[in-house]
Amino acid sequence: MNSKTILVVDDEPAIRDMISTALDVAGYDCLQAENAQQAHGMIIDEQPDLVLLDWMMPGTSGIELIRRLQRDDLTKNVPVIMLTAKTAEDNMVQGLESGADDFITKPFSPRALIARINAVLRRAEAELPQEPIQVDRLLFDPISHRVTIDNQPITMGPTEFRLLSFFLTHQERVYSRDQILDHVWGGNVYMDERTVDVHIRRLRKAISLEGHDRFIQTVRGAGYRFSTKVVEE
Amino acid sequence: MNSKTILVVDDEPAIRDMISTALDVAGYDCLQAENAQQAHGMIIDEQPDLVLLDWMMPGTSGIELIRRLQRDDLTKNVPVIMLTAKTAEDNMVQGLESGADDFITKPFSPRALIARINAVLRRAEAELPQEPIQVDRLLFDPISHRVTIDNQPITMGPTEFRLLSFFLTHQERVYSRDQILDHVWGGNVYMDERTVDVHIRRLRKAISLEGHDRFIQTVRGAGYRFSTKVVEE
DNA sequence: CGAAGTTGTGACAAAAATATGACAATAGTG
DNA sequence: CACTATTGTCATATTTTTGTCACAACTTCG
Repeated sequence: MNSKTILVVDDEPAIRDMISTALDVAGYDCLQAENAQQAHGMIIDEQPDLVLLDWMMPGTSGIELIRRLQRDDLTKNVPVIMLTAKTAEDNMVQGLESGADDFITKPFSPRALIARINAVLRRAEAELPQEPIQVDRLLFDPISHRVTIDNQPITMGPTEFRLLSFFLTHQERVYSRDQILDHVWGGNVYMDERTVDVHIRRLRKAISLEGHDRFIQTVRGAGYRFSTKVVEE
Repeated sequence: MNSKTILVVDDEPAIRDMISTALDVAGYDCLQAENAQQAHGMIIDEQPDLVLLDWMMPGTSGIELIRRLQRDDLTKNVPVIMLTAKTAEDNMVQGLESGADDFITKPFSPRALIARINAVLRRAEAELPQEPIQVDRLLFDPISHRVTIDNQPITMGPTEFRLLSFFLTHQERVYSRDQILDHVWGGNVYMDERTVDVHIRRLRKAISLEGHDRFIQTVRGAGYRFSTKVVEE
């Protein structure tokens, strides 16, 4: 597995080193930049898979950099995690609105940091599968963006489509509503967990011909699971 | 609310006292050990919820103790926070790799320490084993959140699931109803001990195909034990 | 054996979790 | 801009889980 490259942008060398070490342990490659200017160049040159960005920096602030990244086509899809010392909510909101994929408040543990990074990268990867997926009589075709059962086309909303896509690529495993929100809704969401229930319901309805949907199973107290293994009543 | 117990391992009494005071203020119970040897014994006897471990100690070093804890089934799940005076990179790497859940560099403020402890405990609480566990014909898979016997899926409530998870990760040892309440119900519960009996009953019923459950043994006057060793009548 | 203490068992009502349908706000579309 | 599809939230039904109790079964010990 070729390792991901992560760019750390912070003006304090000590913090950069600390993070660098943690990333190293976790098997990530690490680049460093000490200001937004430098960072911008490195993102274009090196195309890192993720940017860790300190919120408070002298000169151009973190949020400013994010805005610039958003405008720039070359860098539009780089996920960004903000590091921030403040916990004030408006900062979070600002940060998230401006396009950061996640944020983590200092001080943080290396573990927590790595966990966030993993989560965000996983999210970024959760793109559509490249190949059609067939389970039972259900055919999911990401190319034509279509779902059929026995060649009968199924209609569903975009959210249900992403949800199904997620489930198909993550079968046999339980995900909490939180995790599902993370993966399917794209991370920086403040949303009621119960929304997931409703969309599960809609998806179930959509992909269940003749009554039953055997695929999406409810795991009480834990979440949902997509499974092709038949559960007998 | 019954409080968590934390074991402080450091060779300097002054530091132990300082930490002890901080823990006290924060509402944690505190145990102390001055070397790795002593610590190991206390972990087994007292089952602390977390270990604060000084990196540099005369004799067996902190990292050595962590390694030992990892190997030992009885202590495998105790979270560890390393205290270290050094910020040198290799220390951190070693510490993290060896299985410490976090580390904090001296000198630290009591407040920072407590914050870390809270974070790690919160993390530890939610955690299930990551690997499937098989005993005999019983398979416990935390990933799919499934329990099967001979590939036959077993249904049980969330509490039974947690209870089974606890037993599987703490086999061959007797736990009182109190301790079981603590571990499975999540600590600060005020509940009738006899409730445990009922859930034991439910779990037994669930995981016993064809009559017998040989796993969960009653130890009269003491509690229950999960054991794979067959006890003949 | 009988008394006193522990543990097993089934029942049950309260509580918690999930399913479902409806609706207003929003985003897309032509 | 009007029109439709989609979405998130809520209120309400339905289902499952859970803690407790009453009583049965069992142990221990005199």
